[in-house]
Amino acid sequence: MSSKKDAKTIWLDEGLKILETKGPGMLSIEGLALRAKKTKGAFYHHFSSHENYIKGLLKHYENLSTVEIYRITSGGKSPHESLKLLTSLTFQLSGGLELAIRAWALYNPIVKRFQDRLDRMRIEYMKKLHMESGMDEDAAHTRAYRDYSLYIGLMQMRHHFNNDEFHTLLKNIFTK
Amino acid sequence: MSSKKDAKTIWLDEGLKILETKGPGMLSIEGLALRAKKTKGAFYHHFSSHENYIKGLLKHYENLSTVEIYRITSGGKSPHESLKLLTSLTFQLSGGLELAIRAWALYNPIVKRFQDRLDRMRIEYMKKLHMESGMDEDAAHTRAYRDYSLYIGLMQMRHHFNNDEFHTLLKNIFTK
DNA sequence: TATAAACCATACCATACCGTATGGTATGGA
DNA sequence: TCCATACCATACGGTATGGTATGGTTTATA
Repeated sequence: MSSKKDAKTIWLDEGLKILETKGPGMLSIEGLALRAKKTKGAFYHHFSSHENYIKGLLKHYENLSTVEIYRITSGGKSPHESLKLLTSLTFQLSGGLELAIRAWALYNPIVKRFQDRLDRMRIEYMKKLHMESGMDEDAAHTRAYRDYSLYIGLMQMRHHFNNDEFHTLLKNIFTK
Repeated sequence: MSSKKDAKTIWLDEGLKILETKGPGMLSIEGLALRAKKTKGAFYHHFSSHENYIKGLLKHYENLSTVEIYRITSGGKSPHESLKLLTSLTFQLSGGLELAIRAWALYNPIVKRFQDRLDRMRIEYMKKLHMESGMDEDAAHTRAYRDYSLYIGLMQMRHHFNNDEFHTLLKNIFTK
């Protein structure tokens, strides 16, 4: 397992950066090439088309983003501990990529399917944890959707606050 | 006050339709012209540039979307009644345009400023209503951000449910 | 060191787009 | 009737982009 990125990974990492900072509309092949300090010829060596690249990019993001989940699920934590850790970790992320992909998904069917699958996976996971810590299914369902929706929504208001204010708000919302 | 739309309004209405269904990336002048069954020449008669058109489009949306708010504020309702009506009305909207503009705002500074102003206006309004019905400022602040974030987040999960399921979920979340 | 595979650059084409220039039509007032 | 104004169509230049064709360079390995 080499620590050096292979050429293909460079294209994908660069894509995620652009996606977060400039948006999906800026994922042009020539733009990517410019930032990767390569050319279109190199791009088409690794990807058969732009669409193919997009699919690879989503897969790449999924791989990276689910690492967090697995880090939480693994280890013999109690459901309650897992939930606390999950919430804590989640709100530490900037959420930039998350928002970017969500925006992208609105108009791109491939991304939409991907995003939807991810949402459902996460919500199911939260629901499962709540049920394992004693909730009945209905309550767990409600709670999972509530918390996840709150996360999505609050992330979009994140810039209204500095760090302290935001964490105070989170505390006030969730401890009631 | 004629009921017939003037030529300029046609361009703006068409733009909102495209924004909701195809996304901001599809707001090209020639694409608009195609759907409006007009040509670029006509477009440039009404708008000096693409950017100018975008600003007009946002203004147009603001005019349309705030009609709802004014309909609520007007009339001698109690704060509590206003809040209930607000929540009820809000969740009846499809939210498509709302999501579209939010996605757009991520990467367009003009749209971002617009969206941010709208968010703050709405949150302030909710906060005011809560305070008028007896909450202290901190609680009203927390509550306004919580409810608004929930609205934003839930709208993005809306398609997980049919109408009945969704309203049951809303009821379970908000009545606790 | 020879060779294959991996990697990359350049030139080229078609398409979609923004913006401009120019001229046409329809209508209402002086 | 004359003319200003609003409205619209067509043709064009310039640019950004996706994609193809072709050939060159680097690297691993037998």
